[in-house]
Amino acid sequence: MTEIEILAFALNQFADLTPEEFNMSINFWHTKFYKKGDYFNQQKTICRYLGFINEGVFRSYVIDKKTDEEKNIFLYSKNQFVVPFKSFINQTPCDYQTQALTDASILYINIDDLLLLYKKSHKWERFGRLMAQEAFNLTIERMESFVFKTPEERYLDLIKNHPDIFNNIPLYHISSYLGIQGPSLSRIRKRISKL
Amino acid sequence: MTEIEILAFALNQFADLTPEEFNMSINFWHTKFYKKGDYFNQQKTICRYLGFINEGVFRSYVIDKKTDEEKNIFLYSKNQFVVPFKSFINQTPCDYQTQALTDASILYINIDDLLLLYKKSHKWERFGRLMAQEAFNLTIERMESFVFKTPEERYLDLIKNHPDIFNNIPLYHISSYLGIQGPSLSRIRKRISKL
DNA sequence: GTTTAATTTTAACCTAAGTTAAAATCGTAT
DNA sequence: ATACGATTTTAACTTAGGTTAAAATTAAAC
Repeated sequence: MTEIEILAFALNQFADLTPEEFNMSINFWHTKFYKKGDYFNQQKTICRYLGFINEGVFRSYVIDKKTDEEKNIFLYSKNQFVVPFKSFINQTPCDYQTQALTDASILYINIDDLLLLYKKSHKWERFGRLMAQEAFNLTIERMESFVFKTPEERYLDLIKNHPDIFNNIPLYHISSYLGIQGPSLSRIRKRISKL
Repeated sequence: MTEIEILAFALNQFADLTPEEFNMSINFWHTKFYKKGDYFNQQKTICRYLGFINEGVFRSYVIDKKTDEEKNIFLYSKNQFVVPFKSFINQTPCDYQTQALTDASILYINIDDLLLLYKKSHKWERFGRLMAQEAFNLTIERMESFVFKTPEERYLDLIKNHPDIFNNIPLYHISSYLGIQGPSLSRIRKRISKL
């Protein structure tokens, strides 16, 4: 399958968009390549693009003023949207920076074109609602993982559910995403290896 | 102001609903009274009601299978919506139980009536989108509080931002909401009192 | 007002993460 | 192959929350 076919397939799964409905959008999608370290969006700007990852891993992070540490809020990988949801959905200035952690390629659509699709088609409007719901669901799942799970469990979940992420970025990005320090992750890994 | 006037005012603020637009909904809102301990929704059912709190405090909680402990996920108070957002927005069976922690009174609307309003009026459809965004914003704020803040900071934030909640429910519900055990909250309170 | 139940604090001990710096390992470029 | 930089682990010590049970306090019921 070509990249655009993969996207069409994914959107069909996600929002019940048929090939015809998807075709309405086909000229709006653009390809973009990222080198490791490149930015998808910068802090304090309003994010105007919705990305869909063909290949690679991205992170959204914030620099914690208290400690000067970078903290990873979300990780995104292949066949998923990449977008700082809060900024994109509310069209407010972004708290996060979103950066490629590997070389990457995405398809992206401009919010103006997306809004045009919402107007033209009921199914695309539905897509918009489902995307907001998806953002909500990802966020509440992550929130609940902090309430119910230990760092060790979050670590094991990540390996099980997102091997593509786990296998392609350094462990210090993982520990940040799990909400712990590097040495703590090392201890967890040691603990687990003894079982 | 009467309760319905307060609601009208709040919805005007929230979604730019004028009195005329609000009036479309006026026959759909019902009053309900809760005694402390009564349930707004039960687990495993799909939540079909959106509540707006006139008076009182509610919590959504889950029983953690690992420890048999109740864990509070969300707290809701006066002049806010009360609803297990995930279930209501996605119309999926609810993971949470939502319970009045004090005697309470709410106005509520049925989802069928709400969907009718969405169909009839663009502004009400906007209301629906904004409500989903509000759910998202509340959730991401809570998620970020776990990433960036210590339990002590979360405690101080709650006192500052939600005194109506803090002053009306027992501390063991607060500690659960903060993600810590009762004795830990006591230690935090002692630490703070010495400053 | 006294008793009872509910709530909060304390104590003692345990566990795991934070912190800092150094050592070990791994990758990559030359 | 070697040397450099990046990444991961280890060590030693500190801090703070978890756990359990008991004591103290507060609120409610009779």
